[in-house]
Amino acid sequence: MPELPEVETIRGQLAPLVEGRRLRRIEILDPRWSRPLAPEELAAAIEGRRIERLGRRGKYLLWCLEGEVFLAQHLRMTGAVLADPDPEPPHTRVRVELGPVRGQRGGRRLAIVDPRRFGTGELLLGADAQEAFFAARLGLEPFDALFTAEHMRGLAKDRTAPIKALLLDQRRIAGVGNIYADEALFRAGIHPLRPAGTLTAAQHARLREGVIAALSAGIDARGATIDDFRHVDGLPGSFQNELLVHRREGEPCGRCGSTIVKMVVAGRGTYVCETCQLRPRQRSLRPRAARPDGRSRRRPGPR
DNA sequence: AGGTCGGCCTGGCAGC
DNA sequence: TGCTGCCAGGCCGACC
Repeated sequence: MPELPEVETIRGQLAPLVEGRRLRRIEILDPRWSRPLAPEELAAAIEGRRIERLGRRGKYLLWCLEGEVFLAQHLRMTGAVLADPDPEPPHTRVRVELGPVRGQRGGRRLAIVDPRRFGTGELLLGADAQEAFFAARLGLEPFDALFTAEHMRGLAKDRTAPIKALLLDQRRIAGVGNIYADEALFRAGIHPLRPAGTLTAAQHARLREGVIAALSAGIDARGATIDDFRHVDGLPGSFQNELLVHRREGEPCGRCGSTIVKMVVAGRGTYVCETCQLRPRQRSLRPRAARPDGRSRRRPGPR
């Protein structure tokens, strides 16, 4: 399922293939994709425009067209963009024809494929509309310089929901999905059920580093192909081979050897090493009384 | 207002 | 073997 590293991989591969070309024709075969606009309405608004830049915001692929017209594409669970596919792949929802690069010959075709049909393309007219669209939906990118441990602490303050729910909330942190949330929490040694508001400053710092490390590793491996994610040329990513806990139920933890368990957190399948990521104690929101001897109560464990 | 849950959707697979 | 039914989950809207 495309998360930040997968979308960034697609963007990086697709940008040199499409930037500078004219969007000659777009054929939306599944009207759900362009909703609430009818396929013809969306096509009429973007056909004929030059693609100035292909960007990314969180898990959105952002097509920046001439005249300040934007298409915010979301791949959701099973979407992919394939360049010059032959033959046309199954589950093709949108066909795109691109014109030649200036001064050269030869167009290009794209196919947006999406077995589960959750993917969408939204038309945004003008830079203001584009900014408002993302401001309403996305928090800071983890690679943003402003995304500090202190910033995370502010997001988590007084919140009782599990820390994993916070990582998955795109309005607070943009781009982290189920895979990378599990990987980041494992790297930080924090249990996904831990109420977000109870993390210490040091744990926020570790979690920030864990998020960035997991996403960076994902980008370096050109994404994780678990079900349907494909590169622009149809090949899979390799990050699925480097996962430390996600989808590794029953396997030994690479750090301590304990068996990785699966549970449901925030409605998502969640993988945890409960030795490296200690389960939170009940009522941990309440500050604990100091022990008479003044010593820490922290149990010995990893890190 | 924060938190949780169901609906959207379909391929794949467990279980009978 | 073939059928049924459940599971996966990003996001949104409904509800408590």
